[in-house]
Amino acid sequence: MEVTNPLYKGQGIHVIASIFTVDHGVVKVLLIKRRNEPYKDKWALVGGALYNNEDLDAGLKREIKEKTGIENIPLTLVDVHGKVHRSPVMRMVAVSYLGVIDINKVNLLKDTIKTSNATWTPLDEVSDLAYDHAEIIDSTFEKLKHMILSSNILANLFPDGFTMPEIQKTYEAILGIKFDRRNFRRKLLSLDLIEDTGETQVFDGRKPAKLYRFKDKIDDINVF
Amino acid sequence: MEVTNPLYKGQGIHVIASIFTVDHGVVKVLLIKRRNEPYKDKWALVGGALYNNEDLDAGLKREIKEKTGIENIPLTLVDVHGKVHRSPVMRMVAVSYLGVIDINKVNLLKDTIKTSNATWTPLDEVSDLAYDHAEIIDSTFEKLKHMILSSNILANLFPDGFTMPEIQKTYEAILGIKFDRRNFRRKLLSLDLIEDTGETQVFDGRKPAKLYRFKDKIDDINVF
DNA sequence: ACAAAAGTGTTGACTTTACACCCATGG
DNA sequence: CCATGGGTGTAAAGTCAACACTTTTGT
Repeated sequence: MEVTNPLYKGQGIHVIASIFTVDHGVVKVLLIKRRNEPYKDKWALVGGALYNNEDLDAGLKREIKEKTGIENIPLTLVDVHGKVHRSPVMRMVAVSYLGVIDINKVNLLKDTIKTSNATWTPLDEVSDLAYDHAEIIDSTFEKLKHMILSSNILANLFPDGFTMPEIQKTYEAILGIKFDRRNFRRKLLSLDLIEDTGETQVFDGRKPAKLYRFKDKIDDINVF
Repeated sequence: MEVTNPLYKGQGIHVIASIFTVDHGVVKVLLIKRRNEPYKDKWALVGGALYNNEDLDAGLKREIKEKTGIENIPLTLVDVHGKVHRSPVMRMVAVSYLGVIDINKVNLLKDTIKTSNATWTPLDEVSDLAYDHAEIIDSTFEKLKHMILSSNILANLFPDGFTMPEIQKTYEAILGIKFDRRNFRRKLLSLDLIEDTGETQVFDGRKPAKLYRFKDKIDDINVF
């Protein structure tokens, strides 16, 4: 079969990743600077056009690796952005994903053929992005806020485990709320997302704190 | 600018709607029978290929109207399905949506140029669908289960309001759980999704029951 | 008056919140 | 041996689940 209707021609798919980290209590998102048109010299999220012979997640991983050097990062589907004129070149529908990574465990490629200056940018300093990437970051960050309460998405931010005071700072940074130290511990444990490693580690104080890790599998809980 | 790389050619977007109803305590999904290749004579979800000059929601509404006659139905983005060979014709990425409608408030077109037999099919009788539509129904129905607890998505199932016993049956059908009548009422009211209309209506018993409706806007609630 | 189903109230069990208190360590 | 921050305990307030009771209607 062949497709002839011109209304079906000239369409493509963008795969786009909002990759977040929390660095000393500040939420940051990974941006790159574009070297080419369209939006030359603008900041943008990591991503690009999908090849017609690769799956969505394969294309996304290829783009992330090409433009930042990052590999092996779990990604979650978040949203789709498809306004007719969101790309000036041709009709592109963007599929957006969410990822989280430990800023210290990754060596960013500073420059590639198509991009330069891969940079962790604090969320409140993000401005003037290419395409509709500002919108995409917004919806992805909202998704992150929800997901940290019901999934192990932060596991990749703490590949070697974490202490309670440490993870509390992270939750506070992402949600923008302060918690009571003692009740936070109980709440997080009750969510059934983490487990005790049996080890301890010094974080901020002098007394070594228990080391926890996120569980591999998280079960859904029922609201009713 | 022109796109020349063959890896970017021959791609398209499907927009697909899983439209649910609850009919006498049975959850049903709207299926149509395909008249043309590919998947001729197979049952399928409502949807089709997006034109390159229309927004996603416009294309979806056009497809729904063309193939079923249904108009003015709110739709929520659910998922994206993009395996390379999910369509035998060309590379198609499917964007899937969720909708709910009152079976009594709609006149289905039984036959169109491309389809025939638009039919409400009970969920447990669905089998042997075109494309990856079985998978799409699964993920969409899961989304529905979650959404009825935190949104007004069922509003369209009860355009004229509903009584407590009536909506309880609906929740029980969708979630597959029975509830205590008295606690269900309190729970649903506490979710802050519905409001009293001041009217009453006879449902099953003799005593007229209070008539409620879903609120127009629902605010997010915080888990912490 | 009675049956049937809607609507309200109550009690005990469990959770959550807001704290006080104890513990381990480095200086 | 004390300052600092981690870890545990507890009482009051709030929420939830199970069930009894009251109200409204048609026959």
